[in-house]
Amino acid sequence: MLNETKTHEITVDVVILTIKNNALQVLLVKRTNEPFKDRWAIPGGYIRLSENLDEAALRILKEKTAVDNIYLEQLYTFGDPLRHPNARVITCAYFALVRAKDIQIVSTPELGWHKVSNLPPLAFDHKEIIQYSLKRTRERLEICPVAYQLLPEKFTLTEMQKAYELIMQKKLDKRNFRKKALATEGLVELDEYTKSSSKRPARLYTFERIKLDSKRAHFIKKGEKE
Amino acid sequence: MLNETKTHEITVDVVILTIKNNALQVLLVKRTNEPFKDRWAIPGGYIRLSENLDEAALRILKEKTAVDNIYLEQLYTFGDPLRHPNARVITCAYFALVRAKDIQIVSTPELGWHKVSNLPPLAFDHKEIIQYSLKRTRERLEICPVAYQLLPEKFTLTEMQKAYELIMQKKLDKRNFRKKALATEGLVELDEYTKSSSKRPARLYTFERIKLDSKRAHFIKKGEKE
DNA sequence: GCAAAAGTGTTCTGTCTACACCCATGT
DNA sequence: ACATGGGTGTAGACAGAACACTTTTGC
Repeated sequence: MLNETKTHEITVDVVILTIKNNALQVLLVKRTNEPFKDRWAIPGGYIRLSENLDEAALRILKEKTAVDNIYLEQLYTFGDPLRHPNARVITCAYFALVRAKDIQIVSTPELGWHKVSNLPPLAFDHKEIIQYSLKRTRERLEICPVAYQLLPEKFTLTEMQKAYELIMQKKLDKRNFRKKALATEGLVELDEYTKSSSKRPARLYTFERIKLDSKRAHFIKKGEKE
Repeated sequence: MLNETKTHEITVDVVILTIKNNALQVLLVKRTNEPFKDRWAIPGGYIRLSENLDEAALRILKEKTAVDNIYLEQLYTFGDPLRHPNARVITCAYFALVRAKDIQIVSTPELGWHKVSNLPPLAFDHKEIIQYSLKRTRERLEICPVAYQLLPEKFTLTEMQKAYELIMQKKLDKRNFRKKALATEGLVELDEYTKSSSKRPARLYTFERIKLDSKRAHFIKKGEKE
């Protein structure tokens, strides 16, 4: 039985989500090796001996995006024996919410954003992993305003509502949304307005950086102390 | 860097919870080997090449309890480099809710139930894992009636309320609880009553076996279709 | 008849939903 | 002056919280 375990490998994969061009998008790399050579995949890598899993995920994220101050949460560990065609690789999947603007895509040739609503064929079980990250993001959004992680530093309520609608995959009522948004702890009304737009200026808001349970990247529900 | 990954090992550990003697209890094994020889630990083991993670968890559960038809859910993957003192072992933790009555404890010498409110010193990071499993169980209970997994086939509402109170760690209002319980989908009122008790007989209820998302052991919220 | 657990409704409060019009600006 | 997105409030439905007394049985 010990023998049986000898060939297990474990990796960390990171689903990196952003909002860009009015769509929810995920960062994919094109594989350069077999298996699934030339297919798109979510970024991943091995875990260094000195790292815990969060640190490995963060390193992988930074290798691709040079981004800082992001929402990163362990998603699920996928270990189907057949998920990798010719090895036994178990992957601990994470997901990250990043601001498109903050990002300079670091890496090189075959790295790009893809709309989650129109994914190319993916390597391994990466489609399933992405689908699950979307589900989890929706669950989080019902509890706490993670979406601010996808928005620029200063944003209008309409932009915030758009982000919610993209994630929740449904239209929201403007008045109800604004009422709830304004009641959100951490949302700060600024004395600034958009100008560039060619219509009535919109008030800008920002978010106080919210504390989150560093170990589990688990947001504190409104009113909860923990 | 490949070298760095050579010594990673991955295990599956299972937090097995039950209600017994009016307390929430967890099944622990006494370790027979170093490190942490003679300390209590949650049951765990390696993953066989033919198994996915759920199957490995189920096998470990059955090795200890010969139990069937349980609630089993992946909890979190713990991978701190220092969690194992002299190796790099990453563990994918599961938790299970079982009926104390259904269980014949299979294994042998050093295996036993321990109240979660009064745990002995534990090996590795197993205390943290148990704490997190309790938190997750509470979160689940807020969404769906997982507690029936801890109750006997037929139970009174008072027994059900006791189970909730043990998990949620707080007193609940009897009338509010019963109102909500009776509205729970899947709860079936029987035409049977307790007799043994030396007081007024209580009506018995049972639960239709609820469908659950087999892949993620994620309960369907009331009203949700999925 | 009394001790002990079973059983039962109403009021209040806060939250979610549905819904339509005026406002400020650029052109 | 008009087109465009920004901004605003109210009424009804529903869910959760607080709260106390009557009923049925064994002894």
